[in-house]
Parts: sequence; C-alpha cells; structure tokens
Amino acid sequence: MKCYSHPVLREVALADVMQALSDPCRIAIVRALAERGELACNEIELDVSKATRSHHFDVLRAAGLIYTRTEGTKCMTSIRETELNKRFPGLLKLVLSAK
Amino acid sequence: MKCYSHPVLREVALADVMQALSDPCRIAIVRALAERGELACNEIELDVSKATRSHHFDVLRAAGLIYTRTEGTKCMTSIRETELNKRFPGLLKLVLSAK
DNA sequence: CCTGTAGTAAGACAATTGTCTAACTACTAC
DNA sequence: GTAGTAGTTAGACAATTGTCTTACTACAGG
Repeated sequence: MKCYSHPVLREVALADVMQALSDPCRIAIVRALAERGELACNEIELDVSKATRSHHFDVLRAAGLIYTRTEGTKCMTSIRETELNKRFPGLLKLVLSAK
Repeated sequence: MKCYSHPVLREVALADVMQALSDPCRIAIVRALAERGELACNEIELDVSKATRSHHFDVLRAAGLIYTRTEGTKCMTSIRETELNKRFPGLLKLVLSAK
C-alpha cells in the first residue's frame, strides 16, 4: 500500500501553490473537493487517463493543497482547508469564487 | 515605439493568472509594483538578464496582471489593481500577504 | 551625428510539464 | 484461487517554459 507524503505547509512557497493551480484539471479537482468534501480520485470527472489523473493528484499533494489517505483500494482525498487558510488566507476562496 | 496589448480581464482564466504567478521572479515584480506603485522595468531588482526580465513582464501583461505604458525610452508599469480586485477578489492580497 | 540608456526580438538551449500506453501492486468479492 | 477495481510506476513523447546571447529599435543628451 502506498504511503503518501505531505509537506509541512510552512515550507511551501506561494509560487509552488500557484504552479500547482496553474492547470485547469487541477483547479477542477480542488473545486470538486471543496464542494463535495473527501473524495476518491475516480469520483472526480476528468478528461484524462488514469495515469495523468494520478499525476495531477501528486502535484496538488506536493504543493500542500490536498491530503490523501488510503482506504482499501481507494485513495481518499480532501483539501487541507484549515492549514491552507492559515498559511495562504484567501487562496481557497479565490479558487472557488473565480468564475 | 512598442504598442503593448492588454487583455480584457473578463477573458482571463484563473489558471492563466496562476500560471503567471508561478515564478518567484514574477511574484517579486508584482510585489514591487504593489508596494511602490508605477515603475519602469529596470527599477525592480531581479537576478536575470534584460531579455528574461522583458519576458516576465510579457507574461504578467498577457495574464492581465499589469498595465504598461511607454514614456520616452522607459516602459512604465503598474498593477491593474481595480480590475483585478473585481475579477479575482483576494488575489492581490494573497500575493502580498503570503510571506 | 554620436553615445548612452531602456527595452524588444530572434534564436538557441536545457529543463520542466502534461499527456499517453503498458505494466505493475494492492485490495475486494466471488 | 480468479476477476475486477483503484491506483501507481516507468518510460516515452511533444509542447511549453525560463534562461541566455546577440542584434535590433527608439529615445535623450551632448
């Protein structure tokens, strides 16, 4: 079973977060999680292959935006909301509100 | 004399703005402009060549973040603050406040 | 006109990125 | 066990990106 690693948010730079959110696919993931709460990867509709999807989750995780835990064969993912609001106040709101 | 073109902010996607802000150099530019107001390109200290600097301003301009006008040999640049606050509320504050 | 300053344009280059397919691991259900 | 489902890994590939050098335009001041 895969063991996911999550960065300490204090050590994530703004540029890293911006970079992670610079892809429409990844913005869609963040929005889906924010609106629907914890989800498995495959519960979010995306027009890319399984491997690409996995890659996008990797990027978001490395940027400290999401938290992933394993449950059976699924990887349940959620937004690191509290921490994010502390480290980058206004970021999530921006992503959710901007059109 | 160069004629700069500036996009209509309504047509700029969040991903484009995020992409533009995903480079530390460009974040530094935005911060400098926000703190010091309108500036010429060369008034912002950056550790890159003239050409690279010009490129970063291009990217920021194309993403709708900055406005450039010519004055003699200088290109005076400022943040499109009012419009940005309307189109992406919280964005500038985020960039300025995040460490 | 000459020199200097501010910036752009073109081209090259290595590094990064987004995507895919194919093969793999790990769990669930029968 | 065998199948099926969920996701990862490895490798490849084209496209994009950030950087540079060199050469250029355009203005300012003598």
